[in-house]
Amino acid sequence: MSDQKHLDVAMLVLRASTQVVDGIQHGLARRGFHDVRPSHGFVFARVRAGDATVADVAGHLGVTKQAASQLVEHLVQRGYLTRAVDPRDARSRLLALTARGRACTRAAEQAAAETVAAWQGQLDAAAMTGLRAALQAVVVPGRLRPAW
Amino acid sequence: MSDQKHLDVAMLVLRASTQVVDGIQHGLARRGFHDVRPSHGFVFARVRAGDATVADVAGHLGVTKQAASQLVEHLVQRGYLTRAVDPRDARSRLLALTARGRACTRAAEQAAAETVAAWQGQLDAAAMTGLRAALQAVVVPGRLRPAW
DNA sequence: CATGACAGTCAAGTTCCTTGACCATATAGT
DNA sequence: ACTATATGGTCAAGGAACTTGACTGTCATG
Repeated sequence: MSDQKHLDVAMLVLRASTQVVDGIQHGLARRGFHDVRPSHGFVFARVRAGDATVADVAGHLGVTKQAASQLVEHLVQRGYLTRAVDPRDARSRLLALTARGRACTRAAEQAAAETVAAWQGQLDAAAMTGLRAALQAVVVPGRLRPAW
Repeated sequence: MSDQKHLDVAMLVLRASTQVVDGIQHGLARRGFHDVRPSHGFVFARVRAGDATVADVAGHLGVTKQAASQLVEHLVQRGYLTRAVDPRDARSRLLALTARGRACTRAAEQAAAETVAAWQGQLDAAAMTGLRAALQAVVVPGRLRPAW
């Protein structure tokens, strides 16, 4: 395939991600969550996976642990997260979602799903399945948040 | 398709865009361009399209014209862009790429194409074509840069 | 039990973007 | 032609999010 077409794909991926991010933010705002940013969503994603610490979150987002600590503090203060002592390590604090945190996570997931569901109008079922499979094949595990 | 699969697609798009952005940044650095950020790339994209002003750039990026002005100033000072008088409007300044600006644009495009080209190892030609077609179908014109 | 590694926080500084004010020029209304 | 309003751009100040550096407390290794 030509460089030009590869470049097209790159730009399309960027535009698509803009739509996803904006769709999530708009959906969250519509559901009453006005005090969370996309970075916080990535914190939620890690915390929901279980056994999360500030250092885990930092690695997951690709930021310093100080920055991660600030994001967590923001979410704790607003009632989305709790910090509990780690029975196995007194230095560490285990992060967990509160009821509100779970509600926000669900809302973000619904908003994300809605955004993609809207694409079904332009895409038949086979194409949507193909899109998912293609992305799954090329995406590698790693930092979730780009450095821009 | 289920909400879960839609959510998968949303997250995959985000991860793919991270790979694209990181790939471009890394490719630019490898080619000796250390003083441009992704936002500047979006400025280049608008300027290359022709007849660009600071206000155009601001609309294109979804930021204030003050922020756009600062990005442009950054690129002018480093020799990537020139500001010329607009023969049709004395208030306005027309932005244009210098030779270095064109070189940087080409480098960014090559880096983006390379990143996507690497995906060919995990994707056959039909799947790559399908990916491009699917993205093209769902992407709508609009702001290029997400608000995160 | 001493030394080094690690979890987390505090403090200060930087960067990027915002709001608000302003000037110069263009456009529309009368 | 003259005033009013809108627009292009910049300057200045403030804020939000991140960084680096220093520090405390705890774990792990010899």
